[in-house]
Amino acid sequence: MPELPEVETIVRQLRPQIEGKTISALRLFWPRSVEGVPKEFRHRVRGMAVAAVARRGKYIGVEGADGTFFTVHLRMTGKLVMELGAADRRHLRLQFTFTDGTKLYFVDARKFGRLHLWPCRGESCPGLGPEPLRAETVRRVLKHLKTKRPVKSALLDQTILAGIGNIYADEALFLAGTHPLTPAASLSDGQQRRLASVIPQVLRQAIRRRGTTLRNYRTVADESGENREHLNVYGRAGEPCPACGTAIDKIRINGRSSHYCPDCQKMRSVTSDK
DNA sequence: AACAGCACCTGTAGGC
DNA sequence: TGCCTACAGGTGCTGT
Repeated sequence: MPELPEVETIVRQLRPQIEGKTISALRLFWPRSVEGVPKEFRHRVRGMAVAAVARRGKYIGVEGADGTFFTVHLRMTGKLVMELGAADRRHLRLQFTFTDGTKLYFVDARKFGRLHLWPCRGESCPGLGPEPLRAETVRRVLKHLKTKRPVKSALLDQTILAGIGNIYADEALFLAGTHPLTPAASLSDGQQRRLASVIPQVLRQAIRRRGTTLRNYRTVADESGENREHLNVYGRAGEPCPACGTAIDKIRINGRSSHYCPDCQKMRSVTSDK
């Protein structure tokens, strides 16, 4: 569910809530929410003094004063909340208790989310591409793409850029005027530039609105994000394009739905766009 | 290399 | 009301 802006929102809220606190106990209600051996996870995390909370791609990283490090990936429906609502009780998978008596709950209806003893921090995070929050970074990555796969698939590939998911990929491609099926390596200079400038904008704008809530996503304070009403194409199949009025189309690319305006996002050849 | 298909899971919306 | 199907913000695996 959550993409970079949602995870960033969660991290920003989580930080003041748990930094400086010490984990005194944890209860695991769905063992498979923990990657690896749950016993080892419990052993390492109990007693941990939380020194820092950070984000890398769609991962939340929690670092202890002694260097212990674990990540949380929320996948589709995971959330972290400080208060457990009545409706969330049945989806409670893991509960942290701090020495001051406060609690942090990991709630996950679909059970896809994972916690992992994994030192994924900063640039040293195996398997993840760079953060897409700066136009020059994105531009550099796009420039070196040699693959013919659809640009939409490339944007969703976390080893290329870390943090972009289905919503923001569609939104960025719309704003760049690029058809999602355009082969990644055939983007013209102009298209690369537009996409590179638009991706950080879309993500930062969403962060300012505390993310996009379609259904399950909630912040640590259990609020909805406010970005949904600002989406141009995602989830708007059949509705008029905000720019030209043409009906938004929805197709499937690599098993994921892709929303785009057939008029504003035409496939064009490299030569015609120079 | 890159795709499809499936697995992991549950909830919800829509058709009948 | 209930049954059935399709689909959902993600990722990882297998087979082709």
